[in-house]
Amino acid sequence: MERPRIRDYFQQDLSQNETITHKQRAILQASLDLFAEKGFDQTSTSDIAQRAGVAEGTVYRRYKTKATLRDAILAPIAAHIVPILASDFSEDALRQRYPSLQAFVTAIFTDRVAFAKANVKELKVIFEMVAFDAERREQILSQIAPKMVKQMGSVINQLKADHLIVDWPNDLILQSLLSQLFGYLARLMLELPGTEIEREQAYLITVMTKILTPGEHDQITGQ
Amino acid sequence: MERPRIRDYFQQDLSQNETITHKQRAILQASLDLFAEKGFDQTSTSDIAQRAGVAEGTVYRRYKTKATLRDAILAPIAAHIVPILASDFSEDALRQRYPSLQAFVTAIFTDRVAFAKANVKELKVIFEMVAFDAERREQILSQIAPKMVKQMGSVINQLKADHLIVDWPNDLILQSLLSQLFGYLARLMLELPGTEIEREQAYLITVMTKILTPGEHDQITGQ
DNA sequence: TCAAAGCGAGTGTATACTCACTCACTTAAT
DNA sequence: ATTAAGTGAGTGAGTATACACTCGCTTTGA
Repeated sequence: MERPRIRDYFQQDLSQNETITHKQRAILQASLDLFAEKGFDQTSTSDIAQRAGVAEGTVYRRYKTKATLRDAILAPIAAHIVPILASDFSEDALRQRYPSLQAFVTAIFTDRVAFAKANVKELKVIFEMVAFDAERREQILSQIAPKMVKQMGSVINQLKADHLIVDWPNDLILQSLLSQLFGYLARLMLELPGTEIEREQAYLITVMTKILTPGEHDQITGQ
Repeated sequence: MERPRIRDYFQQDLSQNETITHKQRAILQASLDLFAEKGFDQTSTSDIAQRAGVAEGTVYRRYKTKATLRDAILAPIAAHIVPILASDFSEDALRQRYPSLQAFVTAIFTDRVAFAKANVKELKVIFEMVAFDAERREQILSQIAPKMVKQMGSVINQLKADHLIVDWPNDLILQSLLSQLFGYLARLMLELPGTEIEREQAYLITVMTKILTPGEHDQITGQ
């Protein structure tokens, strides 16, 4: 099932209030492309104007500052990321138990991987922004993390009760899941060579299922 | 077999390079700190001078350009990263088989995690540099990747022959290992909250050992 | 006393942002 | 139907500023 691209939201979202012109659309697209290619700081507003086939003044007609322009690009993601993160963990979904571990892992990854794949550029821009802005990072985290921990936590506890998942502390389970996702994101964003991206999803699910399947040697071997 | 710590390399390196003045050391330190905090582009040379308690001209006495300064910071890492990546996979190490999977995983992670922990700031600077410079990224990758694939490959094949490791294609095994490392790096660099960093190493080893232990349900579940 | 290290005011340039203006188009009055 | 008035997206030369880098001078230390 196809998840809509954030870019497709551009028209809908922005035109709800005001009609967006062809040129303004071009500006958004050029900005996204350039920010993802060269980074925010390395992209000048005249670069953007040139790539969009527009005068520099036109960029500033709608967007007061360069940062505003970036925010405008990321707004659709911000608006849609919470439901996506929370999907499969709505009250409805929680009420029906997962019949197997693999069903759980599949449910977790399928949409999120599709989302990431469809929005690599946006993710790259977000990552750059957040990497060197501790305040914004914490702000974002404080909105998303507790929600995630709580919702995932209850699902994991359910699976534990059914003896379908390894008996590790929830935070370790979450860390494993997120690490795997991060590794995947890094490969996407950096265009690292490796397995064809199409097999990725199957790989992720296989590996995660294996990690989380309960077994005999599951003590954490620390020192 | 004892391996020298990365930290020791550093001390040697910075002090063995020609006599470096106290102020020049301060400049390097301030640059590293600021680049890691705010990013390269967002750090001005006057920021650096100020943080180092030095006039701006002093920065340029030794370093011709701002980029040169960054290179000077990364030089020690560049000089030592290859041996570190390749360690445990020298001819000597290859000749003695790993007695168990956990020995292998431990060998892989121990020093690398220590290295990452000791050089978070440098890694952050490298990551920023490489994230938006595809050319440099490929250049670096083309130096390291084949070496890694070859050396790890032969170790993995050995483990496979001894039935000590899951029978997955080597690239998937490598991807799992690297994903786990990347997730760890991300947590370090972004200072994400979570388990105390001290338990990390034990966690990584536990999880990776579990992933790679051969078992019954090891087919890759495609779609 | 000399060379190296340090200094900081000064310079050129890149670039984020402004503003007075154009022009295609719509509305409205005759 | 014709013309006048109004509108606002689009323009690009222009401005202010920040910043990388320079250079002639001063301080330090051997």
